[in-house]
Amino acid sequence: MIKITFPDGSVREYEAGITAMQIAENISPRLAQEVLAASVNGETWDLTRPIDADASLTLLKWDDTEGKHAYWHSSAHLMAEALQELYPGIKFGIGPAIENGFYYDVDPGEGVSIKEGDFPAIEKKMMDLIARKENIVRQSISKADAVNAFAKRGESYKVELINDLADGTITTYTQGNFTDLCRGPHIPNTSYIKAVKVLSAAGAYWRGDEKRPQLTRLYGITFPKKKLLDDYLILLEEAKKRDHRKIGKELDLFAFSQNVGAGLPLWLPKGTQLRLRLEDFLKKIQREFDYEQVMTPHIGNKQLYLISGHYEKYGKDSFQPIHTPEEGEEFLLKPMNCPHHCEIYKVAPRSYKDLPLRLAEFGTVYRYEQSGELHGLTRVRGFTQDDAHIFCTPDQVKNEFLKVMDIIFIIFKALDFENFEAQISLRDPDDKEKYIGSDENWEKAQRAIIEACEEKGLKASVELGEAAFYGPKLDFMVKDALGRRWQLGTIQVDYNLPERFELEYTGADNQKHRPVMIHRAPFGSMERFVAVLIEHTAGKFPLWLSPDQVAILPISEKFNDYAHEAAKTLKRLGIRAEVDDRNEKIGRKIRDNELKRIPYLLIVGEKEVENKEVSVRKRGEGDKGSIKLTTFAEELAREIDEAMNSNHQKNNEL
RNA sequence: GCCUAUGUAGCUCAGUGGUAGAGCACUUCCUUGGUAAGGAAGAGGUCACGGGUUCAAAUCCCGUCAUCGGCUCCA
Repeated sequence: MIKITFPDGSVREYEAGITAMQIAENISPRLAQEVLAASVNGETWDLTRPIDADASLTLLKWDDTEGKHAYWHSSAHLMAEALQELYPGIKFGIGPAIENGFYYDVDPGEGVSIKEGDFPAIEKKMMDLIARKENIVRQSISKADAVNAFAKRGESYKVELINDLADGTITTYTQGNFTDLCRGPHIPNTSYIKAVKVLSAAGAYWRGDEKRPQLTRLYGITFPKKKLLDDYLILLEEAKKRDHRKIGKELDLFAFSQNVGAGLPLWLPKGTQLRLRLEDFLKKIQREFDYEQVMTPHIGNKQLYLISGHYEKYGKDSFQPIHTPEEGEEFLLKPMNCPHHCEIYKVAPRSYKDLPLRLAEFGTVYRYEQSGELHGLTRVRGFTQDDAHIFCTPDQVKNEFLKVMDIIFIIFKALDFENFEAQISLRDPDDKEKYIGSDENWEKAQRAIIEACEEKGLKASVELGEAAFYGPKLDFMVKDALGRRWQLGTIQVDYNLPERFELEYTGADNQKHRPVMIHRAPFGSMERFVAVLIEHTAGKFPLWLSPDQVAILPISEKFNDYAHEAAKTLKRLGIRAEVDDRNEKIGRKIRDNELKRIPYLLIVGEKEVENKEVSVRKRGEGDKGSIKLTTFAEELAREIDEAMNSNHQKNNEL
């Protein structure tokens, strides 16, 4: 007999060799129906794998991330099984579960391609296979046998994977005629899968290496209920409506022109208002944190970038040097602001009493990103960083770090921007040669970052080997409407540039010392930040376009809630606002064509301020029946100030 | 840069070799307390760009550019 401990602490005894599935059946038939995988001593297992010793057990269902992952991982195998039947000779790469669904990298063979038009056939085949109710069977296999078996099938990618694995750890999973190299875990039977959708096809390099062959990556998702799939597809559609590119166009915030060039955004009047509003907000905060604003040119002599080392990094892959009538004279569009700021530091001899010196600039930089990388405002070739460089002594690094974090928190809070992730990037301890700077300074800086996060109660993931060669960093990541992660704020410690520019300060000991430099950009870039801000606030947060214009952004099924909320806000300001009742008739399901006709809830213009009456419109230019809402914008400014102040107080308490 | 897809009116899109279209938006006029309204007329397109095939190309072929979804890269 073995003892099984459940999450609630209760312990039951079972025969050795019992499976998690049998335990679930023993508890209740309904549980047995819902359970997908099991966590045994913290490791995710197949339900059908025998448990031979005492263990703690958690039964994983759809609502558990691990349960979903097993489900989707099996779904990836199911898709592979379908592909194997539809495309004889197809070779498989890897096929993992991901945050939303799964993908499989495949090589369909010379001259064969799998396209969007082929998806319905794949989906149908998957459904046919599901109907066979095949068990998914785990098997341990020796390395030699595995290599043999997969080589015989011509699965060159799998053979390569196997060769990287240790003998004795190799398992395969089989359902029907399909056997895959796989660590698992999997659900017991393909019949658990009820609804399937192949979402998209894309090229993906084998093992992420652009020098290796490109496979076809097929993305898909599956659900245990048809309704869940429908809901998910609706969710995707809704998310697309919040796309900043769509909203930017609809609200005339920004535009692109082929004549100006790809990836070079044009900020339209309303978009500029929004951006300036954000810049002013940050400038105000920075004044309070003793930053000094500076301005530097958009170009710099090539020599500057030879010193900084950026020419080596960006030189031939970016915008090429600008030549002048003077022979041999070359200038570069600046790919970053740091070298200019280093030159500002060098303008005068510095004392330890001058530090920390905080130089801030909304600096526009230009980088020639690969054409396929451009993406709305989130990835462009000319963008403005809300940049600043803090020059300080090694001992001041931690405190400065804390202060920068304060600024980032103030901003995120003021903008109702709470679902961010933080990542600490440290150097690879096994490969210290790669990095510049003394061991002592690295240790000090890395410790400073970690401690700063702890002090602020910030949960951050720690990534070894992700640091820049010149120093460790802390990045803030936010997801867009479709769940793609974008890096926004960043704080980076740098030992390299002070070295290269031979920056110095005179210490209390009357000796020359090298300062440490901290790069930081709370927004990251104005372009990316505005993009993500739009997607986050669409439909729930008023976006101030100008002092006298407010738009509440595109509406989803929550149309009514937003409308009523807007009305409430207006009422609070002493303005009568009414929500058009016909919205109620539209109800929860607004059809696509109806949504197209409701780009946004209301825009208020300048007239009829006096009678302070507004009817909340679904659309319109606001030349009749609209009001001036200066007070509304002021209210927002006040809210931001309040957020700042309350945060300030908290910091002072610390 | 690579793989897939797309590019037609201000917007959303139809149009598979034979006279460039629809809805919304726009302009003028009319009607109307059934109002995210109805009617009449109008304006608006080198069908992304450049070659080619053809009697004839938005449509077929090649190239370029841009955009979408990914990969690599990155704020």
